[in-house]
Amino acid sequence: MREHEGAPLPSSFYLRDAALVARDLLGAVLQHEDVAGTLSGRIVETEAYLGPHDPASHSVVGRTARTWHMFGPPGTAYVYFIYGMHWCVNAVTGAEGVGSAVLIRALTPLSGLEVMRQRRGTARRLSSLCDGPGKLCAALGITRAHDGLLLTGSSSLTILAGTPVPDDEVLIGPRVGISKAVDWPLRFRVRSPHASGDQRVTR
DNA sequence: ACGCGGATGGCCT
DNA sequence: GGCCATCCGCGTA
Repeated sequence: MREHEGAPLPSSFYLRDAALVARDLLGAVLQHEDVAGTLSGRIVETEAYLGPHDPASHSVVGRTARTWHMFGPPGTAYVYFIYGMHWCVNAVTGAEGVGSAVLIRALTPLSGLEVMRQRRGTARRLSSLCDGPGKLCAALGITRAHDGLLLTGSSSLTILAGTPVPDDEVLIGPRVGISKAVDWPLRFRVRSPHASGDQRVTR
């Protein structure tokens, strides 16, 4: 069941403003070639982090060991550890050295549902497998091992072109979970994911 | 349906 | 020492 897979999105896709990339990543497919099999999902929620001038961005602190790959070339995976328990994955945008990225916040599961369910615990609804940045990394097995990999097709973690989402299906609002620049409208989500059973992307 | 707080660890002041 | 780009379970309604 990989009917939505296309070619990997190229570096040029990411070499743009983070807000544009965040908008256009809706509908694309995040795919991990895991030892347990191919795990993938359609991106239905993203947030843009613009760079050191964005008070909510990790890149405000400059290029430290943690934020190192956020300053990498466009199309790099920036994976960080948060709250002592969770991993979150970003796609780096803009030119190398800029420090902007798009956080992937939710997926509609496409492939590898059994493995995802095992990793996310028993008796969970399909819609709760990947509806959060920490949840989707747990489901797809994304960890520090993926920090700095290229998402453009040369590694086990790739973003593939998918079904484009028309403007009237895109909701834009403030980012969540932050304490600075709380009203900047940089969160993008799909109003109605066409994969069945996935209401409630409201997070 | 909500709101709240505990878990848990790396990193910066 | 305190702050996190979070998640889950438990409380009250």
